[in-house]
Amino acid sequence: MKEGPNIAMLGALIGDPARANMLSALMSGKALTASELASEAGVTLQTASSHLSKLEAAELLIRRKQGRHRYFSLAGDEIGHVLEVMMGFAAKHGHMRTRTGPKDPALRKARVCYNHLAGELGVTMFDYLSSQNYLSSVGEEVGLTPAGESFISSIGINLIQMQNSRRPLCKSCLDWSARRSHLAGSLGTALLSHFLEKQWAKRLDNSRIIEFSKHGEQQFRNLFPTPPPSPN
Amino acid sequence: MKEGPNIAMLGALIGDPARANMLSALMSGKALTASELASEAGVTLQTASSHLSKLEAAELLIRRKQGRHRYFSLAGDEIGHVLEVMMGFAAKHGHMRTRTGPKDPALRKARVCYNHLAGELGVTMFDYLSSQNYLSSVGEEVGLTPAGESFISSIGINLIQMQNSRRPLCKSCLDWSARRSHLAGSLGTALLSHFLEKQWAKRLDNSRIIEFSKHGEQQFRNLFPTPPPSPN
DNA sequence: GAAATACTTCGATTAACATCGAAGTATGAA
DNA sequence: TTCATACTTCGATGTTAATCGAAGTATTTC
Repeated sequence: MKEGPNIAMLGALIGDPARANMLSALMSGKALTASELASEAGVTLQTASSHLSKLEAAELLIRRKQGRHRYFSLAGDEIGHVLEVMMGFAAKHGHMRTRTGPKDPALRKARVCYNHLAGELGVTMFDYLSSQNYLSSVGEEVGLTPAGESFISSIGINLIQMQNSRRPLCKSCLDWSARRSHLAGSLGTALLSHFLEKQWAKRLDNSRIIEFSKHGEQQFRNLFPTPPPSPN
Repeated sequence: MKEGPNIAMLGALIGDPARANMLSALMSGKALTASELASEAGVTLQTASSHLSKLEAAELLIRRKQGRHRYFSLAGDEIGHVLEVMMGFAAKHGHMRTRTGPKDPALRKARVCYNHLAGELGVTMFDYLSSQNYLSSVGEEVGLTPAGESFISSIGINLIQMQNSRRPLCKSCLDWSARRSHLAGSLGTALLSHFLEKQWAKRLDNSRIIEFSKHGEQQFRNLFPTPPPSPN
């Protein structure tokens, strides 16, 4: 009946605990092997393989072959976004005993949303860039203004090679903790990589938390001050 | 293992075809009875009842008793948002043969997103309001500026009673067709009701499509012109 | 070439749950 | 009171699919 809401299939795919664990693990942005995902999900390799095939068939995941390993990663930002929204809902909503762990405040502060920075610090950065008119986020798809381009370049990020990529440079991504935007797209990814390279922050293992060092956070807040000074 | 991603339960809840159909039907924003939802999903009343209990227990739905009827509706904007994002993904993604019907362009143009206006026209409205500085959408949660308040009042919408409600007045909601924002919250709801009351548009049955009449669309575009004139 | 690693495919088992008939409750109508 | 409508609860059935052991393929190491 009706031209079926395939939302059901999508839900069913995400709805299995093993698959949900795998997808969550991949939200870190890293590519993981089948074995790693199996242990992450707490199932045997055979079972994992079966799940991964389904996820790949549905184009939620992509599989890269490298030597005798298969590396899996999310098929794109869109699924990352779907998962982020669902996680946000499930978490916010006491829902089904989400038993918010001790690490939760850290998660709200800074986390990886697929492959870019989300959480309070992500929002802070986005706000600052907007307030300085580095982003043309008014209605239209988010873009970098000329002033924004030189700002980004001054940080030491190479824009030129990114602009040649097929991936959109900037995208906004709605945060669940507060209903505010943070920066996704290839620029968002590049900025996160930049912070990690500069050792301002590091990824906690098996978690989406980004832990800023004391020094790193200071540098970060220095670069993206809040409250922002009036632009001039 | 791990403090379980309850995203799995959420996915499983949405992942059953019958439940997905019911939830989709409720995206129209209307409250529906158990019988209506049963026929919508193509199952018997008993089966529907079982599903509805589960959805209520998970707090995705609320149940209102009225005479011998039970009216069900989505428990809030958040689930609406989750569903919208998932539908967007499933649809955009050729995914599992979503066989985009002939009505699809209409859906992209104007549809109801739980209870407010989404699609191209929704984005147009949001853009116009932003460009006129009626919305203070910079970073912070979206709010109405004083100029915005008088604009809304001039349309003939009573703001005062809305401001007393516990529901947020304005919220932005990310659109899936284009990655752009449209207006949710109680103001978003009120605006949609306003258009329907004025007969500028009507809801198509069993669909999320909002069909604007020729006259109605003209009025709408008159009120929210695009491209927007420079604000002065 | 042999053995180990990394993974996939096959097949059988099992558990979960969607489904509906039948019977029960509550509300409204005659 | 009686009947009808709207729905819920219970119980039985059947289907689906998650799981893992066993065996197979591919790749690297020795």
